[in-house]
Parts: sequence; structure tokens; C-alpha cells
Amino acid sequence: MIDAAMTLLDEAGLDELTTRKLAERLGLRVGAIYWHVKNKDELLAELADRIVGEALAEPLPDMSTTDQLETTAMALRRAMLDHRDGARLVAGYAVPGSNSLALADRLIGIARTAEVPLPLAAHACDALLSYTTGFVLQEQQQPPGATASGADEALELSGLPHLAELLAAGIPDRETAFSAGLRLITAGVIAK
Amino acid sequence: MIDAAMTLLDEAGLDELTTRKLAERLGLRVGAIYWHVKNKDELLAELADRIVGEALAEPLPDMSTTDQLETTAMALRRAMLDHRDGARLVAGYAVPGSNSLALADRLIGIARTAEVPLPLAAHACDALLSYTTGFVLQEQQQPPGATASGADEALELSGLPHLAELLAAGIPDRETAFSAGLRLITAGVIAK
DNA sequence: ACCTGAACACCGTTCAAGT
DNA sequence: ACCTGAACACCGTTCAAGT
Repeated sequence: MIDAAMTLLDEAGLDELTTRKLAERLGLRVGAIYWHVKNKDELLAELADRIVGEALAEPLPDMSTTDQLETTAMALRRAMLDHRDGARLVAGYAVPGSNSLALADRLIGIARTAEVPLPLAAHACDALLSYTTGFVLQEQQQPPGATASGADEALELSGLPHLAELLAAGIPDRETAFSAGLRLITAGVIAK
Repeated sequence: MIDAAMTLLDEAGLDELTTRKLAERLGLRVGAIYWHVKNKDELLAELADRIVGEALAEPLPDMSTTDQLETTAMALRRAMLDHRDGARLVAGYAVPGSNSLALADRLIGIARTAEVPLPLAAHACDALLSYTTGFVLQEQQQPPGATASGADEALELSGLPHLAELLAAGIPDRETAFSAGLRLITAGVIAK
């Protein structure tokens, strides 16, 4: 059931993930869905939790504290990117009681082993999670035929000198942009 | 038209912001909506842009570079919090060509006046925007009767020692949590 | 220019009734 | 225990036709 929903999500995206299409894929009538699951929101919550679970499954090699924090955040990003609209799902339906809490606990734990005081560790965890989901959300937003690379259609840049300069200098790819933001956050944690 | 949509959003939330309810509020039939606007997505994009515009309207007093960056991010947070589901709207429908670009340009500009090199300034801008929308998204998520303060219903904390400790120590309020994350990012920008 | 009437192709959810 | 049939109350969108 949830497996079928997951593959339907991956193939069709969140907007097309409908109870009726799910039923059809399972060879059932719509109503049958509601024997397995209370409602659609519960279904989506389970999907979101599963995605966060994939991030959690990633092993953590021996490395510096900041690298461990960054690796964990990158695992979350990977897990969300691995599923269509993954970030929207996690941001919108991931619910306490589940893997999200475990992920938060892991992040705080990493910071604490480096003797980071609890309040700062909590804020760092919060910042990393908000940043990561915010970043991937934006990343997965441009959906259909966004011209993959190069300066695409001339958007209005008059009055936006810095963006113009940035466009001329070349926009960095998503990977390095994400890592750079991550570094800004984690550096602040141990520097304190 | 967009004004009516905005107040409907504020009163009813994004899920209840429906073309039919909007028409009813305007004393029209549904079809009439589509004379004013191409489709619902365009309507939502205009709302999102308007919200970002409110953030842009906030004046920037004379202060340190990091304070200016933080003030700008806080203005965006305020603007999103000022409207029901503001973050979901901005994250999901804000589109280039509009106030989002102006906001990004402003952030990069602030960093650049402090002689931050362009690539770092761009990454800082990216990080601040992703963090802020991610944070407020989460903030506006718990919708209905989330027990406002205090440790609410016992969620399962076995195996989550750090979260348990955090809960015992008291969860910091959203304001200071947001500021703390902001500081982590901005500190990294000038420290470099 | 601006709107109505009326339809089309969808949704999520419920619930008696079947097996 | 698991599913069907059939309905209910909604959606967004289109488009001829009216004024």
C-alpha cells in the first residue's frame, strides 16, 4: 500500500498522487483505500516519514564534528531529492513521533559529543533542518522544462545589479551552493 | 481581486482559498474569476509576490552588516507570519521576475558593501533565504490545537536522549531560535 | 469589457452491503 | 478481514452566450 503510493509519488509527483489513482494501481476501487488508511494525510505522513527514514539509514563514518553534521544534512537532502516532491512532502507532512525526531536527536547528539552546550546544539539542529528542507524545496520547485544550464530566458534584471553581476560571473551549481550554506552554519557551531 | 484573495487567505488558509469561495466573496460566479486571472497558480504567485513585497518594504536602518542581513531575513519571516500559510505560499509559488529577485539582490548587496566576495555573498543569500522559509514553514505547520506551551502530550522519547534532555531543559521560544540560527549563518559570512 | 450558465473531468470521504 | 457500489460534497477550468 505505502510502497505503491511511494512509486506513484516518484512517477507522477505529489499533485498526481491521488487516492483514485492509487486504488487503480492496486486493482481496487477508491473506497478500499480507506480500509488500509484513515485518510490521505495519514498516507502522506507515512511517506514523509519513510523518506526521512532513508536519510537516517545512511551510516556515519568517523569524521570531524562539522563533517558529521554536514553529512547528516546531506543525507536528508539526498533522501528528499531521491523522491519527487520529497521536500514538499517532508516539509508539509512529516510529523513528530517518527523519524524526524530521531534525525533531530542524532544532530544534537553529534554536536554534544563535541561539547557544544545543549541550547546551541538545539539551535544548530534547528538551523540545519530548516536550511536543508528550505534549500531542497526551492531546488525541486522549478518543475518542467527549466532550461537546465546557462543563462536562460532574459529575466528582468534592471535595478538588480548584484544579481546581474552574479549571472555574468556564473551561477554556482546546487551541490556547491548547498555545501557552502551548510559550512556557514556548522562553522558557527564549533567556533562559538 | 488579489486583495480579496489575500483576505480570504488570511481568514481561511491556503487550503480553503478556492476559486469558488473567492468568487462568492466577490459576488460573482466562478467562471468570472478566469477573466481576471489566467488560472489559480497565477493568482497564488501574485499573492506570494505581494508577501515578499511586504518584506521588501521594511526600511533598513544604519547598522552592522550582519545586523542588516538579519533584519532583512527577519522582515521576510514577519511578512510570511503575517499571512496564514505565508511560508507555504512563498515557498511554493514565489516565482522569479518579481520581488523575490529584489530581495535576493538586496541581501547580496548588503554583504558586498562589507567587501564580502561575490560567490560567498551569493551563498549567504541563498542560505538565509532557504533557512528563513524553511524555518517559518515549520513554524506555521502545527495548525489547529497544538498545545501552545509546556510539554504537550507525551510523545515517544525512548531512545532519543538528547531530545528528552532538551525537553527537560525547556524548549526555547521560536523568536530566539530563529535569531540564533540567523546568527550562525551571518557570523560565518563576515568571519571568513 | 466583463460576466453568467452550464457543463466537463476530476477530487477526498463515507458507508451500507457483499464475500 | 477486506472489498465493492454508489453516492455526497466538493474542486479547477472552459466556453458559448449574454450585456
